[in-house]
Amino acid sequence: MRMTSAAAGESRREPCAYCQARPHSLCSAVPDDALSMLATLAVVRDYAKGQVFIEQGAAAEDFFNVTSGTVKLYKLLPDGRQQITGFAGTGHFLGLAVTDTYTFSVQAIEPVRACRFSRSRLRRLMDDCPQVEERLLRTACQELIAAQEQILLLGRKSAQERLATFLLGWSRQADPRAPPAERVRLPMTRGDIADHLGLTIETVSRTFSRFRADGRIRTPSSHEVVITDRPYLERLAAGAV
Amino acid sequence: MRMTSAAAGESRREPCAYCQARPHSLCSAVPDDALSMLATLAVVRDYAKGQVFIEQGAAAEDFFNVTSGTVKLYKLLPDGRQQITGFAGTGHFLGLAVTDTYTFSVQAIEPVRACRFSRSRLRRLMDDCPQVEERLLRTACQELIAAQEQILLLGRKSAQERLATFLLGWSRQADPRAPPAERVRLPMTRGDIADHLGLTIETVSRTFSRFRADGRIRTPSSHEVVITDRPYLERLAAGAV
DNA sequence: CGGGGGTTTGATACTAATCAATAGATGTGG
DNA sequence: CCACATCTATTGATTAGTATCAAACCCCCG
Repeated sequence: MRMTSAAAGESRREPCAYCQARPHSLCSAVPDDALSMLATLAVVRDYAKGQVFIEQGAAAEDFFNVTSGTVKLYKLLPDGRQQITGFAGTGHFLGLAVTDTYTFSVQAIEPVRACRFSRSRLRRLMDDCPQVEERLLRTACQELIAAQEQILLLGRKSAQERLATFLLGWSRQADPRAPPAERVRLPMTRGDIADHLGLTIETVSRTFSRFRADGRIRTPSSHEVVITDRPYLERLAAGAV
Repeated sequence: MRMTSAAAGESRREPCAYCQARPHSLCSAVPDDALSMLATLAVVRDYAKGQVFIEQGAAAEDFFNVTSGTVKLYKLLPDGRQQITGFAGTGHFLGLAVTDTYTFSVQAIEPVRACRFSRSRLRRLMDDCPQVEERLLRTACQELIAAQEQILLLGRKSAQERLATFLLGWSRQADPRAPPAERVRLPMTRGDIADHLGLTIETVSRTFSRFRADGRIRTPSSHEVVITDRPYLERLAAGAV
């Protein structure tokens, strides 16, 4: 109890210094001696599961940095078809692909905490810390690489190859440098996976069942997957014959 | 005759000042008084139709700026499946989505001229002209938006919607600010279009024929399209019911 | 003028979508 | 804490859209 309130007290004074998301985020480009400034630029906000906090077409006033939880980024067609362009977790910056209006929507798929910056404040941060601009450029290039990988997946891979690629990617998600985890937590629904992989719920579900029956994975619960035949999934994901 | 050789002479001394691609390219971020430096950083090179000058997986030593002609950017799967992530014409910068190796290949689909920069020289240019870095960031964000649009297309649009989107996009290609052209030149083959839209040659060809039969387009030659029912194609491309 | 890549069209096959029903998980209020 | 309502997931039967296989045609280039 005392610890908790003490930590909360600390975090009110120097929240960014203790932020567990900082090492993974844009904010790591801000030098320690500028951290107090960083804290004054951002507003911490919580979003409930299901809440939409960026809406495609709205004026792009704010940028966000996810500090905990997971969101989905998606685009909609007028008749309701949805395409999820990606999921974003701790440390992920939201607002690169932005003109004067947002070109995508963002919804929390589990409880989310995020730091909100106004456009002008981010500009100020970039002016004061050139490292931030450089970091943003590197981030944008990485996202571009990921987007092109997704384009390959959607354009040329089969349903099985798509799901294998997705599961392996998610098993590296936690820490790209660490050895990939065999136990993967999937915070999203089958429907979200389908809308990410350009498939339907039924096809995703059937492909899970197929992998399970063939001994490639186990599914202790519908949101947990254990990879039991990684080499096979790797071959599938790579598109090897 | 005299004009031509005079221009060629000029361009040897101050090539960048007279480059017709500069207004559309990264190089417009370089101030006039630094242009002579720019010219010493770049090497102009010509590539024949069909020539591959960036190969996926190779060490990323160089960046390019296309000054004339058209290239395709693509990724390959081991069994030969190809996905074209985009086409690039005059003014387009190649090398954003790059780690230490190229993550895609680039092939000239018609005769191409391009300026080649080494990685270290681009770094020097960025250090000397902060505007260049800013410009690169904006370019990267634009490409990211385009990539996400392509993800939506591949994940959720029908063959007809894909081709309509492609034709309309290409009709705005020449000059995004000008009124879109009704007559569109397509330098790529049906196979290239198929590999860009996640379809087969046959489906692309059939969809062209369908549009033609329905009076949406005319095709004076297989590489020229005249849009005769833009509103219909707009509705299709937007995914309207 | 001949050859070969590129394009079109037709017949058939197959993957994934759609329609439908049941079962399981999650969350809420009594 | 349990019962119910709702959302999510699975499985089956059928269909639709696009891929594949095949053949003819066109046109561009040498």
